[in-house]
Amino acid sequence: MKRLPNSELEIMMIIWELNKPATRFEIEERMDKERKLSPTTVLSFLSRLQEKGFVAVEKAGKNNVYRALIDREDYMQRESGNILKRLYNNSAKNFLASLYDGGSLSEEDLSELREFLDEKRAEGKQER
Amino acid sequence: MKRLPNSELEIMMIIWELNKPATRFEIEERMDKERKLSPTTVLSFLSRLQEKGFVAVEKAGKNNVYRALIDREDYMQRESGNILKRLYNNSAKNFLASLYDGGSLSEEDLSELREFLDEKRAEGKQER
DNA sequence: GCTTTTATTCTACATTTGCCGAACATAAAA
DNA sequence: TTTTATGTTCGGCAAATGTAGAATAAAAGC
Repeated sequence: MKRLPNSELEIMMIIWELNKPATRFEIEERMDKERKLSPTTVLSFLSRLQEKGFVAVEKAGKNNVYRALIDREDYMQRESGNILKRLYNNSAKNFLASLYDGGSLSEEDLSELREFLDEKRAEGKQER
Repeated sequence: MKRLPNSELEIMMIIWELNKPATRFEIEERMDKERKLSPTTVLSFLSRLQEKGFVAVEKAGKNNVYRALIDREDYMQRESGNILKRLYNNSAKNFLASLYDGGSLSEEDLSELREFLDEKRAEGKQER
C-alpha cells in the first residue's frame, strides 16, 4: 500500500471520516477552506486515489460517488509506525516528548494518555 | 521553515544525530545501506538542503563539510504537531492507540511512556 | 427540442523530488 | 610534473505532485 501525498491524504481522511461513499461536493465542503481549490482539482486528486486503489467510483445520477477501498486503521497504523521510525528512532516516548516540548499537549491530553496507558496495563494483566 | 521531503530529511537526521559538521562521506556511511545511492546523489540532496537554509557548507581541504543551521528540536516539534493535526485530529491518544493496535508498541515502550507521563505530572504539581 | 447549467474527463503545465553521468577541480602518487 | 584518484559542481531527466482550463456529457429549464 502506497503512502499518499498530502493533498490526496487530506481527501482520504475526509472520506474515511464521513464513513460512507462521498461525492466530490461533500468532500470539497469539508476541505481546508483556506486553500480554495477548484472543483477540477479535487476531482483530479480523486482520480489519482482511484488509480492507486484507495477508492472506487460509481455514478449516482450526474454525480460520482467515491467509496474507500482501503481500511483507515490499516493505513494509519502503517503510517504511524513509519513516522515513529523515520523521525523518532522508533521511540514513542521521543514523539510525546517532542509534542510536549513544542507545547502541543494540553493538560487534558496528558490525562487522556494516562488513562489510555492504564487501560492497556489492565488489559495486559488480564491476558495472563 | 519548510517541510523536508524524505531523502533530505534522512540526511538532516544524520547530521543532527552526528551533532557536528559532517562530510558527505560520513553521511553516506550512515545512510540506509539498502538504497546504495551514488555520491553525487547525496551531494545533490545536500545542495538542496543548503538552498533551503538547513545547512551551511565549508571546505575542509578537498572536502565539503555540512553544518546544521536549523535546530533539530524546533523542526521536530513543528513536524510532530503537524502530524498530529493532519492525521490524528490533534489527539496524541489517537496516535498512541494507532501505534498500539498496529503492534508498534512494546511492553517496554509502554512503561517508558508511563514514566514520562508521571514525570510530567510531578513537574506540573511543582509549578503551583 | 433547444439552451443553459453543472459535473466529469482530458490535457497540460509548473514545481518538486529522486537520482545520476559528464565535466571540472585538485590533492596525491609516480 | 604528468598522471591518477577522488570529491564536487552542473546539467538533466523521469516520475510525482499541485493545480486548472478546455472540452465534453448530460440533466434541467424553457
